[in-house]
Amino acid sequence: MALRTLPDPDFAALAPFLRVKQFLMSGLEAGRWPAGALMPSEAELVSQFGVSRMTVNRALRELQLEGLVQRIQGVGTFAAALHRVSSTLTLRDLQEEIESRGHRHQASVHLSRPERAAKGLAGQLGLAPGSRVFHTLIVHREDGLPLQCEDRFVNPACAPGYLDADFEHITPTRYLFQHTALWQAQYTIESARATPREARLLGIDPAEPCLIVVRRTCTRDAVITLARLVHPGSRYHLSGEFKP
Amino acid sequence: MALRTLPDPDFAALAPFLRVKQFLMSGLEAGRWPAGALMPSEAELVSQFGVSRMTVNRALRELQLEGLVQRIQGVGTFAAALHRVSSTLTLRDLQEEIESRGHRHQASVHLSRPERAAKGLAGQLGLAPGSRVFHTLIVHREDGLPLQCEDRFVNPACAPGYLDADFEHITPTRYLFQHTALWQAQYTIESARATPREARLLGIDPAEPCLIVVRRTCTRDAVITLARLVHPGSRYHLSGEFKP
DNA sequence: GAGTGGTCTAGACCACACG
DNA sequence: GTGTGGTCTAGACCACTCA
Repeated sequence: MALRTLPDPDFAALAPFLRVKQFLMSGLEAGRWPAGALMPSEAELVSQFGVSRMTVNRALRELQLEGLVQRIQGVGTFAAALHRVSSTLTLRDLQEEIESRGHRHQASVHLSRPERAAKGLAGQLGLAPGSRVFHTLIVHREDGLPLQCEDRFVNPACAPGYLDADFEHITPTRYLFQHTALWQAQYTIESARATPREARLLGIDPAEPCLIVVRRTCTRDAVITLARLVHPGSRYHLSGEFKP
Repeated sequence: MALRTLPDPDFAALAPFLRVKQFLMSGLEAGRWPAGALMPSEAELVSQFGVSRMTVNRALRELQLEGLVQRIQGVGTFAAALHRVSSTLTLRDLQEEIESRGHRHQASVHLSRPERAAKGLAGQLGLAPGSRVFHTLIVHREDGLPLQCEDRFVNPACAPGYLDADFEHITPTRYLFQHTALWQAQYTIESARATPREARLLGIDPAEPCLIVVRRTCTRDAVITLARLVHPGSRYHLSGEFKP
């Protein structure tokens, strides 16, 4: 039987699986089960809360999916050893981000044409050297201040109409989301200098540190696009948060 | 009705909820349900797969948690509109990361002492100005090459024994994971120059672009620690991937 | 009222780990 | 063998939305 000394305002109103889940979460938060400690079994929680096993199972399964506990069949449930921390980093569409701040987004298109892919680029796009690719170079501004230089190659097979889009009013990111079946992407984030041309387009000193995101976006079978996004370090940073 | 209990490890003896889930995932991947489209109801899936409603419910609920579908009570289940893309960025413990590459991790402690917090720092830690805080400055090396300069302040109330740890053999990150009840954290990632002192400790040109992560880690009620992690841009980058 | 998802139950069979 | 988690069932009641 549970002690009644713990204050919990609308405890009774919550769904049973949520009551179990929150009981466990507060225990974890309070350090009642340090990392690696054995937590109550399903059977114990069943009798403690007077609910069915499916219900406590759901609570525990969700905690497991959220990374808060580790479950081992035949052994038990353990408080998660938070050795790796993963977080949700939002890489939003820049136009959306700027407009959500109530500022004005502008884009100037410095290049938009088909090209022949050199060997290295073709390899990264999964195409034969010399294949036709679409190339755009766009500078995005927030209230007039250059914020991102976007150098992008697109696989024509995935977005045949890409070059016809009006990139002063729709970002390539948004266009590709709407016209392709995005499946997954990889990216790297690094700090380096811009190329001289990028520095000129961004209006910065070539020595200024820049935050550079390189992103490769794929369908299940093919590479859609390869983008290099250069941001002046003094004007842009990424942020995020996580809960374990 | 087969009552045989012989396990057949090879074949499509997949759990029913996984069969339903994978059916839906491949349909989404193939574009069978474009973003926003109405997907089969639970009842339809029940009769189609010959499983109980709880089973298809679990499949759908997991897809919802993974952000692949949107469910509205009384209306139906819809293919998710992938408007914002969020990704899992792993910020691993540096020692673990280095060792997983098969390299040697070394740490040199350049500072480890209690201090009085100035006003700004105290504010960020949620303490009164002049409060005692722990301060460490540690350089981490991979096979001898400086990779990170870690400047960290710790709230003594959360980790009283912090300064007694041997930071040449356990990273502050790992120590704090083991000794505190981490609840959440915020971070920013930016590109900038190191301070002259950091540049000297890292053995780099002060003009070199650096990837700088500032992380604030909290329990539910208090700030545990504030860390500034400076990485030479030429030696370190972050990477990750996401699936929608 | 009909259809949808949200949730719970009481029991069941299984695979697994450990003593 | 005992205890653990992993999963499934067949039904049930509810809240919600929409016609």
